[in-house]
Amino acid sequence: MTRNLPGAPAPVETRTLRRDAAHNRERLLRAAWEVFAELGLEAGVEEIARRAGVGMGTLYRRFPTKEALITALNDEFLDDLLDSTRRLETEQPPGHGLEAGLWHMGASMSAHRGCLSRLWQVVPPTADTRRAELWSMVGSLLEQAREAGTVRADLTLTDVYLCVLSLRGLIEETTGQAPDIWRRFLAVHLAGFRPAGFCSAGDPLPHRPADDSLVVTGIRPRPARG
Amino acid sequence: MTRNLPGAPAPVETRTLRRDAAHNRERLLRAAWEVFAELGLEAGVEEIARRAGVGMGTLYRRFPTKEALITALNDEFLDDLLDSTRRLETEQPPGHGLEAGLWHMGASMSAHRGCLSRLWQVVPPTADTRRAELWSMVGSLLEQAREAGTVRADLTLTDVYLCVLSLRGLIEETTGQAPDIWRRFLAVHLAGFRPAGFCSAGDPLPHRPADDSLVVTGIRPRPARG
Amino acid sequence: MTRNLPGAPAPVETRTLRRDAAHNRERLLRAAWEVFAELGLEAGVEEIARRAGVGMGTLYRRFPTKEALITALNDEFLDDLLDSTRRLETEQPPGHGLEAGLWHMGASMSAHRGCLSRLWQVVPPTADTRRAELWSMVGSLLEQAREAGTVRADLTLTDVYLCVLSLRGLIEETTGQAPDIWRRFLAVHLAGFRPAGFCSAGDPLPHRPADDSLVVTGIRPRPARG
Amino acid sequence: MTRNLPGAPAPVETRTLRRDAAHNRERLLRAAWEVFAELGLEAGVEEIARRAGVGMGTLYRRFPTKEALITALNDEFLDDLLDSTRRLETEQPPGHGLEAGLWHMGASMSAHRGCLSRLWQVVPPTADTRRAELWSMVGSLLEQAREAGTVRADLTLTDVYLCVLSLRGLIEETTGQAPDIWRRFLAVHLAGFRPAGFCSAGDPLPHRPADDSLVVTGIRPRPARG
DNA sequence: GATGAATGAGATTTCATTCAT
DNA sequence: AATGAATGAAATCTCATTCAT
Repeated sequence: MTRNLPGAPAPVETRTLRRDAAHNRERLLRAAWEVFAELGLEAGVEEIARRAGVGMGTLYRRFPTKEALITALNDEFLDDLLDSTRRLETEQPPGHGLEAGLWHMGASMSAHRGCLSRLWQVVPPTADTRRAELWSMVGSLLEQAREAGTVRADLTLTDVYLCVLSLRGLIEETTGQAPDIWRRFLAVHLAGFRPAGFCSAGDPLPHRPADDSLVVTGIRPRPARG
Repeated sequence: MTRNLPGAPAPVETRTLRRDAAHNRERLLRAAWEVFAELGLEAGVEEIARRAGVGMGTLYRRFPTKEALITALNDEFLDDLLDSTRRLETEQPPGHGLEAGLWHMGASMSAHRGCLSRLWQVVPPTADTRRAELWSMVGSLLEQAREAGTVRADLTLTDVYLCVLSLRGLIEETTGQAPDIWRRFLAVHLAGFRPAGFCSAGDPLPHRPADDSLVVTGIRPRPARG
Repeated sequence: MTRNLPGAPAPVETRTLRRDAAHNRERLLRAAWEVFAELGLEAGVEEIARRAGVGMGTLYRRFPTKEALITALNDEFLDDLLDSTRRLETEQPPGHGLEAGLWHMGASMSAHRGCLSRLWQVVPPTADTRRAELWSMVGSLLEQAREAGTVRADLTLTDVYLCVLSLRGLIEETTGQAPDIWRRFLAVHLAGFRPAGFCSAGDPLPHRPADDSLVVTGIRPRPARG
Repeated sequence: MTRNLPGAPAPVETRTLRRDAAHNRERLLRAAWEVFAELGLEAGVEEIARRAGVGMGTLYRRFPTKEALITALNDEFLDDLLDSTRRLETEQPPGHGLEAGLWHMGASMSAHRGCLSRLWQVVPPTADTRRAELWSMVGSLLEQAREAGTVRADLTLTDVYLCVLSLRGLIEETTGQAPDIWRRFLAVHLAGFRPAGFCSAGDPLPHRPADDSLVVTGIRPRPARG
């Protein structure tokens, strides 16, 4: 209906409308991120709409379901992660990309606490594409690491996946109280990845916690609504 | 249920009543374990009462809150764990108690999937005692392991705690689809605990997964209620 | 759980509880009847709960869906109709039961305007039993009438059904403004049922309207909410 | 759609615009007819705009209210009916115009199932003119029939109106499953119109249904959206 | 003490209508 | 004049908790 003839400049109005919609979508996603990080996934969607400064109808025009909103958050996260991991792939010395990638994933997840519960879940085929690409990239990094001898020869992609999965849960639990403690965890786990004779295996683990107070304190539950 | 026939003497069955009460408590806990494992923590309390064969009032007489019920589940779990870990402490060759303890914790948590979300959280003082005792025991095991040289010298109790915490999340996510995959994860992580030259560090990791299908499949969300 | 031994008297408490619940159910049905009659089926269920003096939860405990409530109204209506029609069957002179039954149906429906939209629809098997029984009774009445020669020999049960169906719609439309006009309609239609030579076919039609103002006025729409 | 190039002279296309507008109005009415027939009057207006290929704003520019759209449908229907009935008036042998007119009304309504719920209701004065004219014509036909003795002498215009009104409801209910069953109903009702000794009163009723399955099957509810 | 019906605040979702572009 | 995104009130439905019996 508003199709452009070839060669004609893209219509400004259409883009403007879409820009508005995209703007609202952005605000909704940002608000959702905020709210979920503060109150957990049980937070009401109304609060999200309120903080985004839009009506409920707008929220539900963009995301037909609360689930859809959460999925969109995770999709966005996955998109970003995919982009940054792609860049990372080429920048690392051979054999060190895997570890760099895992540190990067940890940092990314840490910056998005509260929205990650659907992460790594089975999703409709379209989203699976990104997931598959990401893990295919990680697979390459693992292969390179194995060839370079920086990780054990019998380390599998599943091992890396389990590492990320446990990291996700750990971050969701601890970020509120000890935002960087996941680093210590990952350092230990990566040590488990390395072959016996690998030089750095005997190095002191980084990110040593100042004390063991977390063990005593435990993890405080996220505040629930109402 | 314990209605008296008219004219019968007043029941002298305080002990019996208490036994009944304890019985109901047991049934409620068992039902809660079942329901949470099947439907997740969002399951309605009515379903639990139904499966326990008691009314809602009884449930709320025993547990003033849904939270209290969940806490009771975790307390019970903690009690069991404390008992079994105490026994374990004395049965292991010196320096190997820590790993044995972690394998044991993993198995215990795996057997209680669905109820563990409040585990290791800050709880009222009474429960804290057990928690403190447990981690004090684990602290001893860690000390022994350090002394025996079976773990790195710079390994802290926090590291062990993080290991257990991540294990808990991993088990909650994966037990439905891959009930034993946590073992592989723990094997890797324990490798990270060991010092560089420790004999078994170069051994092949146990619990190798048959393939990497989990990476592709991902974790399916727990089914929600109707 | 409160099962009685055979021969034991029925427990009073259970009945009392049930009486309460039944009481509320009654009030809900009465309120629903009122509200639907006043505002139409689009009325909100909250108003029904309010008028019944119960909370929303109670309404939804009794009727899991608004649809279920409407169905219950129609079921109740059908039950009553079945009972009264059964009585009627034996009280009429042979050959006149069909007409009496139709006048009775008209009056019943007229007394329940606003709730009848699901009437005569396909419903779950349990309710179908009543429906089937009713129409089987009507079938007998039709047969008797045919035998007595009070209706045309080629009149089918479908014809009677269509009469009732159209009557339902007519009543829903007109009861508000002209509560008895359906009688005139039915008188005409029953004249159409009769054989050519039947004595009363030439009698003047009863229920003659005073004027034709309804044709000019038309049917006013039922007031909508909000 | 009709955007002007910058600098181009102001468009001299008032007629064109009006033609466009009329075109859109047509498409909206056609789409509304379709959608209401499929989904009932509760269908969302968005679906109508979508099928008409126009935006919501256009729909609301043409019809300030959903009600107005429905009224427009009924007006259009009334216009058509008025035209065709005018033609019919002159073509029938004297005394038979009334029945012919009713058959024609039935067929017209049957062809417009889904849009007829506001039909014959009180409407703004403009439409009332048509309504009044139509019923005045029907009044003449009734008068002629009475004079010709093809209907009872005591038959009123209200009787005809009730016939049409009940026919409307019947058609709305049954057209989906038994598109022509209304004919049987009308045949019976017209028999009720006729005087006792009128020749055709003893003829077998036409449109006899093959069986009484509709009584057992009942009327299935129209599928709801979403 | 046990029961399970009642509660009602709050969650998600829909949709006729408005309005910025 | 056309578009379709935004609106927000209101609808249906849920569920942890209370309370009459």
